Amino acid sequence: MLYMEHNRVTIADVAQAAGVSTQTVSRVINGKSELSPGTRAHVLSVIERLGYRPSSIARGLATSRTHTLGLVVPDIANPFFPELARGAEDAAREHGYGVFVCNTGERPDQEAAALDLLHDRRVDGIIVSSSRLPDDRLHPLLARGRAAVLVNRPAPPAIASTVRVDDADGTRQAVAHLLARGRRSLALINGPATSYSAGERARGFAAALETAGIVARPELQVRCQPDHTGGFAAVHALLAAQPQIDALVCYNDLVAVGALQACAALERRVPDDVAVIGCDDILLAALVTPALTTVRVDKRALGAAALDLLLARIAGRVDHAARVLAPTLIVRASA
Amino acid sequence: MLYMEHNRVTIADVAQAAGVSTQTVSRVINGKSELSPGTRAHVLSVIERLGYRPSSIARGLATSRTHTLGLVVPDIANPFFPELARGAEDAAREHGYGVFVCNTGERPDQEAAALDLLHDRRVDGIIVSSSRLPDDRLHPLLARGRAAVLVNRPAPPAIASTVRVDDADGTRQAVAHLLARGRRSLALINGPATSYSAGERARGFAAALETAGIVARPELQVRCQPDHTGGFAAVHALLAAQPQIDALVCYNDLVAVGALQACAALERRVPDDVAVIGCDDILLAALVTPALTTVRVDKRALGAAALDLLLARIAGRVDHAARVLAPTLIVRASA
DNA sequence: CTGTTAGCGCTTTCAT
DNA sequence: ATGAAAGCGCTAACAG
Repeated sequence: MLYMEHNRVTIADVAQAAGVSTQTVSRVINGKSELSPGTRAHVLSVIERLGYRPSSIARGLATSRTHTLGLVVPDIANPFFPELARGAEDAAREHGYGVFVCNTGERPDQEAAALDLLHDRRVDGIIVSSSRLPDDRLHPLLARGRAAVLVNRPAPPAIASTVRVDDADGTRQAVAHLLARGRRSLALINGPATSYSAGERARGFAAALETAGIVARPELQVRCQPDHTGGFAAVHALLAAQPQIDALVCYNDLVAVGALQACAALERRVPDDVAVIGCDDILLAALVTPALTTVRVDKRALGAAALDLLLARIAGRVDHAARVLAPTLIVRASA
Repeated sequence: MLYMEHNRVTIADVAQAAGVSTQTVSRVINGKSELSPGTRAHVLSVIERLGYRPSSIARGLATSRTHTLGLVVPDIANPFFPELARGAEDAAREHGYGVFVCNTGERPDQEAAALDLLHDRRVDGIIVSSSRLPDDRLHPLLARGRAAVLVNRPAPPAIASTVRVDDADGTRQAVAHLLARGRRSLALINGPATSYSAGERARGFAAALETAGIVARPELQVRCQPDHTGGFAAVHALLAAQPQIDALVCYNDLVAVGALQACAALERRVPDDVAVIGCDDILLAALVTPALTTVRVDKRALGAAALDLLLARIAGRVDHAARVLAPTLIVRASA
């Protein structure tokens, strides 16, 4: 029969067919050295012939290592995260790891549920990006597991390693660029209050203004959902209330696109009347009109770095527990 | 101690602490009915107190059900797939399933490797979207597992259920729209030859032209990588060779964006000189300039439908083995 | 170099 | 309504 119902070939079947013990089979599939080349070759041929594939489940039970990781993101449909995921997944696969991807929909309870799901499956490690959970809920959930890495969020080394983009500096670069072009009434269209990055942006924004001797007015800082509808709504309302604004620094590129749409709706020209700067440099940023000036973040590198640190942690090395990637301002048409 | 090193609480610990057998504990976590309300409540309280969480790994070994699924996609960073993934993952989580996401990078060997990885982890079912593997390699790999669903690719019901978009019809709608607007020299910028959807597009394209009494010229059909760089290269070359072309039907929206860029580079105005139609209606489509006319596909619904069929298959129901979603032409500025 | 004996943490009979 | 024994497929720790 060409296709078998289920692959029920076990290590015992292989052992029997090869006339050796299960132990010997175990040794060849694990590449142990203490083996005669002859038996190794023979067992290998039997494995091949039977189409035997070791069960990770059984191995996991025996070794308490599942070679499986978890990646928790707010929304894989948000263009920032697929790149992150790709960077992490590619690196994971190179090392023989599979990765569970969980979406939280920006909801703290879903995030906790995702961490439970991953813990139940005994993943070897977890990457949590852009967590929306407060530390006192997040940390205990992570401490149950073997290893964790946080993306864009700090944590004590005992809990997790961290990878992040220097968002405060990115925002500083954006503000500096706008001020250099003569803009004077800058607004910050920021993300969720539960986002650490949002806090960093606010910090960098205030600091950059202060350096220039400008007082940051609180009414020029608003928060919104981190997508283009959120950006549209926030900017539409803000520009109506504060018509003097001549520049918008946005939480991410999607928000910036929403800002572009709001400007169009209000018949404000970009960049002549108001300049717009995004963040992340997703594909979209270069393709909208006007093309977005934005703070570029290497998302794949971020994912790969997270995976690096995670594997190091799993291996017991917690030395370089934090990594910070520098963002770069990409000047295009919108500012 | 607030944070334990590892959660090593087992069913035996709970049983001992509660003064019952592991069996009884097993019964309460599985919601079996043959239990006195008293012991159930008591065991539950002990579980709570100890922070016990059953190991899916151990359960998987015992039951050969892992409550885990696999999703194989060409590239999660391609905007079509995150939406699909979200649709599938949301539905999976509602049913208590976790999902492994694997990228193949459009490479057949990576796809096979992904299927191996999933099989090794004994997933209960697999969704493969846009497979690049020939049937004679794909089918045996799927037949090893308990259940499979293919997205945008047919399969015999014995191998997998299928969910797809009617791509031939989508292309037909696009062509009809262009012909109605007086376009006469239509080119098809198609995707990889290994893509089933690409075959359907070619079929729909030829059929629609034939219906209109136009002979399809083979030199007006080219293939490219399914992203904007592929679209740019293909269209740039094609328009140079065949300057009479007045309309481009593209494999997907990314290719269409590449086409837009190629037109700009060659100083051909869109839609005046050449009309461009995309496919999928990703976020980007509405936001580029000119906004893309495109064939909309409900990607989340596709993912959710795939998950539906997969769960049905896992449960042994193979009745409605195929589902076809109808695409809709969205007319915007580019055509 | 190779085989034997015990589990890993759960569920599944079968008893009681 | 509850417990005891056996086993899921594999590896670890010893033997030899």
